[in-house]
Amino acid sequence: MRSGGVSRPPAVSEEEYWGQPSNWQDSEDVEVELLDNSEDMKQPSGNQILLDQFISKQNKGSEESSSDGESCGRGKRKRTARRLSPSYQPTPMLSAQAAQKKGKRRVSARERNLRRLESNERERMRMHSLNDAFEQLRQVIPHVKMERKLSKIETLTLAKNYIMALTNVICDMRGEEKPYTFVDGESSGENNNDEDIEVENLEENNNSSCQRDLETRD
DNA sequence: TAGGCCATCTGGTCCT
DNA sequence: AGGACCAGATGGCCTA
Repeated sequence: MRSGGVSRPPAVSEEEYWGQPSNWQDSEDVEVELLDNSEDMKQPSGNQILLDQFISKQNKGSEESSSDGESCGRGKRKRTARRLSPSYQPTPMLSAQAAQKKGKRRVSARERNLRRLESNERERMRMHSLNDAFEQLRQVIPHVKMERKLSKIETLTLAKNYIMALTNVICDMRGEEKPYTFVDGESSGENNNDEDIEVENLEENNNSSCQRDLETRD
């Protein structure tokens, strides 16, 4: 049960995303009141209401141009209301920042939309670079050949093991005591769930693979 | 069909 | 002030 197929959905254009032409609210400036969240923390239900109000406000525009507000094809996701978990608690702002941001400020809806899209783009690029780094890490980790590529958690776990194995080798060469031990069925952590067990199995294969790799490089 | 993995969006916070 | 970073939410794809 692994390796979910992932294709990067194309970035959604402003018009597609908001279900309106990009200048749909050009003439309407929205007065945004920046709230001190520390007050809201005392009333989580009130926060939920604020959020719902914001979401429904945002959705108004797209609902008019589309009867189906829920699902859609991959890569063209429409904005849907986010359901918050019961445990959701907004993070309180630091008092200094809250004080600084307190008060009203006029921000055009167009400007907000634009900033959000730009922010999304930056976040996308950031995640892509992070994934590139993961890919580079995968390429330098010796592991049992598999049809599927290593998942992120596997990559990190195996990288950690590889570092530990290398450290052991270095210490061994110096005649020092090996700082790490690899015990069968138990890999340096308190892993208990199924996912971790699967990673452990991978690790077991990988540990011997690491050792062989290190020995041949000597 | 359930569960795992992932990309993306989003809003809050931190940092420069 | 604006960008980077982070974590939660959501939904799509894939496999057992």
